[in-house]
Amino acid sequence: MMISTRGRYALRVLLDLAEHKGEGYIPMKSVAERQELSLKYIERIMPVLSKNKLVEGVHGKGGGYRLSREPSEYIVGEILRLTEGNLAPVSCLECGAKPCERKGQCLTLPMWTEFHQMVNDYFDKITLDDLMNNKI
Amino acid sequence: MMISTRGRYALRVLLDLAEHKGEGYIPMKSVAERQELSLKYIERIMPVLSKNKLVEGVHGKGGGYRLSREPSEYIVGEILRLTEGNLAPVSCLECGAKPCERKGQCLTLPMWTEFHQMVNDYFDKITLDDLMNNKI
DNA sequence: CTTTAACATACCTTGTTGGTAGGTTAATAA
DNA sequence: TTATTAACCTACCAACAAGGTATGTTAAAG
Repeated sequence: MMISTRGRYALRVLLDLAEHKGEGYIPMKSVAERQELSLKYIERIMPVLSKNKLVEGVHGKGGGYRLSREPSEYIVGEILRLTEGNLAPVSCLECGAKPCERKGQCLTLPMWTEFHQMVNDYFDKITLDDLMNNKI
Repeated sequence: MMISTRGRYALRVLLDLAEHKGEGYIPMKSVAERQELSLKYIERIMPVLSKNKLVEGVHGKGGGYRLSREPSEYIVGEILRLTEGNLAPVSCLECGAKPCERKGQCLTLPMWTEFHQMVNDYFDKITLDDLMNNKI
């Protein structure tokens, strides 16, 4: 019942980029120092954000990453689903999962389904901008 | 972001016991067969429920487990916290955790805190009786 | 005194998490 | 053109948790 460091670190990096918006490309080295995270670990998390167009990265001197949208256009749920893979509380609710044998007789499935919905709804109502401005 | 089998199996065993309420002590062998779970694995989960007075177990022939209260008096949140250990989404919210260094400057902590509260509230409003009678 | 079933302990396999190491590619600046 | 910087890629690894199995011991009934 935990959110792993992948999702949490991704959020913190994106928040850091949001706070340095307008300063061009930000090297991960400086983010790692400010956030006290391992540079190498950040480097393993960023490609998925880049491939999904959440950030734009450029190589070489003067390079780094920058946000590709406004902070208010980043949904926390989207970021977590990308980095965590999924927010399903039980495996039978994961996208693409084969239906459970006991689906018909399972007394707990409706609860997990409603819970899953609630979790997604919660994180889908929060944006990076909300977090930055303590709106939560 | 998953509820492990420990918590889910515990719920299913308790629901099975609830369905056989009034039939005395129910051997785990029969529960394992009905629920298609490993008997040995169930046997490793039950002692924690027994020690916390959720069930009463008696040894030997004619023994087994039975509920110690009415199904409507079992809170799902209580069962999950017992078997999962904790429902905290991030380690800094676990009970007994040392306060995080970055607590003051952490932009995401308020979100995790509110989320944690929401999760507990959700499961604390559901009882075994609700699950049995599809009230959810 | 045998059977049954809870309870205890030890072990094991598999997968995930949270990294590190080392190198390659691309861009800029000197 | 070459050195530097920084993204990006691949492989590896240690620690831990999940999800069991195996092998008992203890307690109660018959």
